[in-house]
Amino acid sequence: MNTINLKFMKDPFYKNVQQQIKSQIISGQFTEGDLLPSENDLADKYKITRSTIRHALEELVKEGYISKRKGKGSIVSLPNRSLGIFRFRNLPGATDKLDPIKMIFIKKPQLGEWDDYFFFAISDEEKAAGCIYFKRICLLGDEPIMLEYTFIANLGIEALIDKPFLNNSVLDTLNAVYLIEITGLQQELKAISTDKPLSKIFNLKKGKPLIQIQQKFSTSKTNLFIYSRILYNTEKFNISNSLSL
Amino acid sequence: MNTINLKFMKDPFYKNVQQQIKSQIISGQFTEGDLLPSENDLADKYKITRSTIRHALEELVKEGYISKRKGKGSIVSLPNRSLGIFRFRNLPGATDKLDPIKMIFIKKPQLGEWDDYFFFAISDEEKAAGCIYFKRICLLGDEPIMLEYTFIANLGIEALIDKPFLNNSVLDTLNAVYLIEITGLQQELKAISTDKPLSKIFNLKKGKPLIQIQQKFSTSKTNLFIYSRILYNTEKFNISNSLSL
DNA sequence: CAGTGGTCTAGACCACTAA
DNA sequence: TAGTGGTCTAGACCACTGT
Repeated sequence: MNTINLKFMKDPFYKNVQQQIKSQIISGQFTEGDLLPSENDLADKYKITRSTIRHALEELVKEGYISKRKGKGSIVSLPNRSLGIFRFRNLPGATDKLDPIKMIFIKKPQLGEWDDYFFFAISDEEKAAGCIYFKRICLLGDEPIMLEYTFIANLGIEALIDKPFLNNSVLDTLNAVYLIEITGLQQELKAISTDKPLSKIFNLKKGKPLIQIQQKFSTSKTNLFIYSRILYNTEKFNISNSLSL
Repeated sequence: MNTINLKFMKDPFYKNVQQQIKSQIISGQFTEGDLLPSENDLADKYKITRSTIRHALEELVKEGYISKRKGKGSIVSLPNRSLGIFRFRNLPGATDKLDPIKMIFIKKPQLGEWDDYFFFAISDEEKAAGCIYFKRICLLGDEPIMLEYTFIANLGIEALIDKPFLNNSVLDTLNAVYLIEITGLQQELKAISTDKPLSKIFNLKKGKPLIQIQQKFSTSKTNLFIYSRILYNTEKFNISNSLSL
């Protein structure tokens, strides 16, 4: 059974299933708190054994798309999907009601040249391809909390310029449009002082401390990387994350 | 086969194997770059199937103790074991030779009371048990880079006070002495300014930005948590980490 | 080439959850 | 009690590494 010629399928079964379920979650067919079909049902549906289904689900657990409860099922969970992009948590004393988070473009996605002094070393191929970049701020209520610069080599991903982002996320958009997955992340943290231009953007006194995170995401598309530089104002809000093993 | 009464064994087979191999790595019987025995050999040795061995090894991969290469084997890897405690990387321009890292106690492990305003909410049980705490700085060359406060409720872990730490790590020590494992981590990042006492410790001007990370580790021992507050001087050194999926 | 890890099947019994 | 995820067995074939 299932002797479909494996040589012509680049991906193993479990990756296919993983990708299909992930797409259904990203596109909203399953939302937070929903139960996936049981492992036995999924095995019937995809006509593979439960072990292989379990392998797929386990990958989704690693990526944070689902969690599991014995006797209950697989529970869809949206948060922490963004792989190391830290999320906010209110400081005690700060607004306790969860203000809506708004992402606003300061510079819309466009094609241009790479900076001469870019914060990560880029390849000649990336340099030649030119750079799709944009700049956004994140508002919590009316307060600017985060400033984000994103840079990606223009290696066959022009759709980023026209299409609106899925879930406000480049990563989700690349996944939905090109099936590009994130395979790794390298990031550097640093504390810096607010300078004059930043002080305007954050409405913050010069000299106040900020957190800077520079990230380089690796993707399943060879030689395609996503770079971002993020500045956080942590005066009123912490950056928090949690892991479980 | 392997019908040893499961009811009397709290842990599944794969956890046992996982723990045994992990101990051998922590205690130095395997060191960085070594190859573990092959999955078939391990299966023979522990008298369980290869699938179960693979489950154990996979957990060790998740924890960062090993990595795998198809056709080669399972490779022991020490780094990144510390689960979200970010590690250093030299900034370009800073000393390129890797200076040795020294951990020095400013306050040796001792038993005391909890602070009234502790940075995480603690349970009554923890409060009643009292607090084992200590304070260390981390020197890179002669430069103070990190200041670390650690707090743990005294719930049957007195050995921490007498014994020297294994690998300079509370986590490794708890694992080796009490078989306590880390099951999760919650952490909060913030940028703060250097005040007077910190300026002495870090030999840094007042007002310079620092990174503060407050952590709460969950463990396999119920109600036992490990708290730490860490301050980093990132003027000359980044905090860097990397993940792969 | 022999040996390794990667994938997969087709079963089985268990502990847990919720009705 | 029926259904779920958790563990485990005993096989099989594959792609990849090194000699």
